Amino acid sequence: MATAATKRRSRTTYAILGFLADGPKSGYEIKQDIEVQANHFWSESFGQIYPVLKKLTAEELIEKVDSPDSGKRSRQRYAISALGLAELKEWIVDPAEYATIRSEFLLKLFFGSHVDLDVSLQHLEEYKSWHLRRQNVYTKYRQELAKDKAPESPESVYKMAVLEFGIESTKMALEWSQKTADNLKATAES
Amino acid sequence: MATAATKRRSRTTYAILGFLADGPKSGYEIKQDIEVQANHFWSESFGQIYPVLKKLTAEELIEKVDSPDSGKRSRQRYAISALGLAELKEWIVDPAEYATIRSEFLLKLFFGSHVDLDVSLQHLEEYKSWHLRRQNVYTKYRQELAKDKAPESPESVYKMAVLEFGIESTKMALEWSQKTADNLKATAES
DNA sequence: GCTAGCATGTAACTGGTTACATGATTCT
DNA sequence: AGAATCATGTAACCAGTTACATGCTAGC
Repeated sequence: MATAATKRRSRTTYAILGFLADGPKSGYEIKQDIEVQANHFWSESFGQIYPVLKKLTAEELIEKVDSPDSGKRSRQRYAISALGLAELKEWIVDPAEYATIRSEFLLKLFFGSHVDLDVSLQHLEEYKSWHLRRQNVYTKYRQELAKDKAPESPESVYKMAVLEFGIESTKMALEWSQKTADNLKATAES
Repeated sequence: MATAATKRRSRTTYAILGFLADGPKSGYEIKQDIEVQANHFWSESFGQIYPVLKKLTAEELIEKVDSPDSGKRSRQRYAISALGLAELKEWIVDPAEYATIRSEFLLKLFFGSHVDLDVSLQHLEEYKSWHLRRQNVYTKYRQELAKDKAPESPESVYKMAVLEFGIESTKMALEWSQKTADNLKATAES
């Protein structure tokens, strides 16, 4: 098993490999990292993480490390292997697939003519507060990225770029929500 | 079966009911409508549409209409029933669920430090052209919405609002892509 | 000693996609 | 006649979520 196998793996696999490339982690820590750093564009459930961790260990893309973590809770950390890193890189290079998003919120708004105006306005309000909450998370994480580590480290630059995407998204979403709510109200009055 | 049953149905169900609320359609036509009108926030596959259509007929939320469609290809149209409309409305009123998006593109960019700068620039290029293609679709559909029907009809207003979201999204995405590409290049040079 | 949270794991389910099979109709 | 595309349908598969089960550790 010298060269990296090229069969397609689940995206969970690559997400895990990617986060392990930052350093050894347990399944639990991977989940936390994803929630903090990647909340706006990725998610994983434990039911997915643990089995994949097991499988990747068997295939030697990652390996258990005995944490000199004396006294801590029982947890098992994994480190990415050279083979794993090679597969991760291969995957990153591959063109990304653009899965169509399914936004329940937009679907409901789309069908808004069948219900009272208030319903759609309410949906828009919830949507706005959802994005406002996210804005807070972003600003917090941005500060961390800016000072905690070397701000010009190669990883930080990429992570910052993706974070920037989240920030711009919320900004756009908030502006659009406001505009749309105003529009709907105006149309109803006439 | 007088009152609308309240058990949760798949989102495909409601998407179908919603599009049928615009008028009787076949499974094939529903798919087309979704692709034209809802491309940026929804999608359905035939493998999902036809079985649901069957199930909804059995439950009397929709009913077969014998199309006076003489000479046309063999196709079966369905119309939404009063019961179906009631369930649709119930669902629209319910708070929307915000499923976390999973963007393979953003994940790859996030891990960009592990590969050559060119790889990420290439991903950004593809991302840009993907959004440019969408922009064309949007402008076309916008014109249709504006002239084809009464532009101030209640449905058009909601559909326009959602389309506007798509337009703003692509705009934001294109600006961010450009900025990010420039940033990455600048950081690499220093 | 008890509770809350840390941590791992598995089994069952489900929503949805892909691939396949089939036939009708229209156009050339 | 043959190709393209319209149109419906099903079976197999799969990725991912939910719910459940378990046990450890830290703090009260």
